Amino acid sequence: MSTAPATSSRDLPHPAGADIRLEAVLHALSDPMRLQIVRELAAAEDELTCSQFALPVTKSTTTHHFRVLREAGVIRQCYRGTAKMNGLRRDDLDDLFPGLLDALLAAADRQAARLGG
Amino acid sequence: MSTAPATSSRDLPHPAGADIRLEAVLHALSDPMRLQIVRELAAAEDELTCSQFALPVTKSTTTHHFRVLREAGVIRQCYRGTAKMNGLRRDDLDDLFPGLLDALLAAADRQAARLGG
DNA sequence: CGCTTCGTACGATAGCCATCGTAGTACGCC
DNA sequence: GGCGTACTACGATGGCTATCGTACGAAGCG
Repeated sequence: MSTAPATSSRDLPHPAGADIRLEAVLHALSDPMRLQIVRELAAAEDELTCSQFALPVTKSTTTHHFRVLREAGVIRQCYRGTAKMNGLRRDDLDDLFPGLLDALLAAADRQAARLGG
Repeated sequence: MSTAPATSSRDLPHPAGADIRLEAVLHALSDPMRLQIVRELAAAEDELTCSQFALPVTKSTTTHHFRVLREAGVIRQCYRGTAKMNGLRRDDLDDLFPGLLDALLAAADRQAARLGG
């Protein structure tokens, strides 16, 4: 009876592209944990489940960080079975702020190379 | 007797270029008030005194925001008489994170154009 | 149906932070 | 020296937030 798609029934609130605020994006990325998540997502070129990230925090905290990223408009989330898939909102971000995401990722890579070896 | 330069005697602590952290920069810019300060500084192409900014907060709070920006390595401050001059650390930031500052400023301009006019 | 896996919700806690007001310091000028 | 200007320091306060633990819900699998 329902018209729900086959992938899932639970749906998650995302801000519309026009509602994404630069300050919120910057705040989301100003946390080391979340910056790391975004870097891994960008490197993956594909969607990843929450549990594929080996973060040094509990699952509760991980959920919190993913929600902050989603509500800031940085990532898109959807359920697929028991797993929750995460993907960068590259298209929306590039549309709103051309070049910003690439510059941020490049800066993060550069800093990681400089500090991490 | 002293070897102090003519401009001032009070000196302010700035992080060295190598100590500037991306997360701190993003955190500094994630506050609307501070983002506004940086935008005005970038537009000015010159140093500005603290009192040239018409921010809707008290002077105490203004001082606080300028300090956060300075300690994050975003701006450089020095005294000139009673005035405190503020300038973007464009060279250091471009050296550490090429293209990042321009992308951030462009994103802020774009959002201002989209929302404010 | 039970079991497991994955993730959420909720409450608690501790720390940070934006803001203010007041009192004070440094400098230039008369 | 005395005055005004520009900014600071300090304490207070209310709000946000990163973190945790425990209890719960949803989907798949036997």
